[in-house]
Amino acid sequence: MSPLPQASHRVAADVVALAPNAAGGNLTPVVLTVRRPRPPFEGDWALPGTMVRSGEDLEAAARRVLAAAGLLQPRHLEQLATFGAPDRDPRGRVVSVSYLALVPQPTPVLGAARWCSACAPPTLAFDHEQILAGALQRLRGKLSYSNIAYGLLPEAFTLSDLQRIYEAVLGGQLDRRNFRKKVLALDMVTEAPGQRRGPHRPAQLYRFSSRVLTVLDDVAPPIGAGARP
Amino acid sequence: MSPLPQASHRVAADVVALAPNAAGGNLTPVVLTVRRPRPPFEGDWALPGTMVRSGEDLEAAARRVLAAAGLLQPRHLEQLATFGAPDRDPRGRVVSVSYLALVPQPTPVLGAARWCSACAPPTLAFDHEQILAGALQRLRGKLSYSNIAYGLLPEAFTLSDLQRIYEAVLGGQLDRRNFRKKVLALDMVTEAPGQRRGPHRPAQLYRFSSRVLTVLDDVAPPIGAGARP
DNA sequence: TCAAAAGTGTTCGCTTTACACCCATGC
DNA sequence: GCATGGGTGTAAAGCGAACACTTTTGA
Repeated sequence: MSPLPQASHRVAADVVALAPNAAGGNLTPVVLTVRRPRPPFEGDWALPGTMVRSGEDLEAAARRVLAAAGLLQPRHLEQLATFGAPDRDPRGRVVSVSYLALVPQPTPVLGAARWCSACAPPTLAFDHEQILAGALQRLRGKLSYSNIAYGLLPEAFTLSDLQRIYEAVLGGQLDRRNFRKKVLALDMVTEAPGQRRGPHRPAQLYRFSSRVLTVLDDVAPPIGAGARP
Repeated sequence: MSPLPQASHRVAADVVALAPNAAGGNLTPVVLTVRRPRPPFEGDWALPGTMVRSGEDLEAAARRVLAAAGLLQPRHLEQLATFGAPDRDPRGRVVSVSYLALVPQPTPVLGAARWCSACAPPTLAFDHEQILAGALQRLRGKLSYSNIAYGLLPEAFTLSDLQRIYEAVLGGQLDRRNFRKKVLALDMVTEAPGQRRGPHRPAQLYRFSSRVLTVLDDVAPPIGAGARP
């Protein structure tokens, strides 16, 4: 085992934590940001992040970032992309591995962290606006062909809750009857015991049929559909 | 600008370079591998890779890896995932950023590099089998909803060439008439001047309508289709 | 003349889409 | 009783899937 002579780099984990925000009538996605206490970009907003420690797994570093902001146990966490432009951090070379975290509510957070609009965010430090844009694009894509919405909902929810998530993230209105038919036909969700009551007819509760990320087959037939061995 | 006190890590760029291989009648995908000249895994096959130099962009490092193997100018290069398990390299911490490169032919390569079957590869060093599997999965996915096949074809090609790429990567047979209808309807390809001749009726040449990665809209209606602002 | 691949249209079934009314509850 | 959101079916259009024969060339 020879040592490795090559250059070494600092490696950061930056997290795009998203939640649906119910305030203000209609649902909008919000992202967790922190105000930078020090230069560079002192006073600006940035995605929460940290340097990866020696011997620490990348995903573990991302979880540590979330825990520091008060978010234990995100419902979903996946790696996004890695950003390594040599000049992306004015202090010197930092390679940033970005993660997407989903939680069902913008729960109160610790320290300098705040939730702010993910679609119209403030100016963010470094290349964090690019990272956020990539996260939203990934989420929109996966909503279309997977059950990733489980990350943005509590254990039990109504079909209208689910539809509002889709509408908030995709940006648009969906037909209620067609939406219900589709998610039920896909077996994405299953009836759960209980209803939610309110000043209206009670709504049936559902849960996700699978609690882990699942690519829904038969979502739609793409170019190579029908390929058979 | 304060210095950053945190741990530093070696960062590697590993490349999954894929090409279609026409030898043996039917087309199969092949991947570029190198035999490791030194421990660890001495004598084993591995994906070509290198340590990222100080001040070097991640993608530039990937291109340098390709150039060292004799592949200048891949037709497509994109980042895959980043692997950072603390024990993935027995020599110590190495964070690996993996890339997918596509070229239209398994051209002769330099040094210890060889093309070998991507679907039934030899045992690979480190976690490179996992990286290769991820690359193939990414490629299969993107074939379905993008024009990424341009990376595996020369400038001009016949529709049968294109279909053979799809069949080789997806693993299965496609109906010729339906396939032609689809790719033409999607405007993925455009007629090019000239035909290819052979011991059969001449075949019209085509080129890709766009030479950069393009997500084809209207490929298929997924869950959130019909979302309108 | 033969082999080999290119080129071409139609039918059937399913999925998607568009669309409007009644229901159950809390206040 | 009224406001609020929940729940449901049908008809039309578009898309995907299946399928067979003729054409052109080189040898």
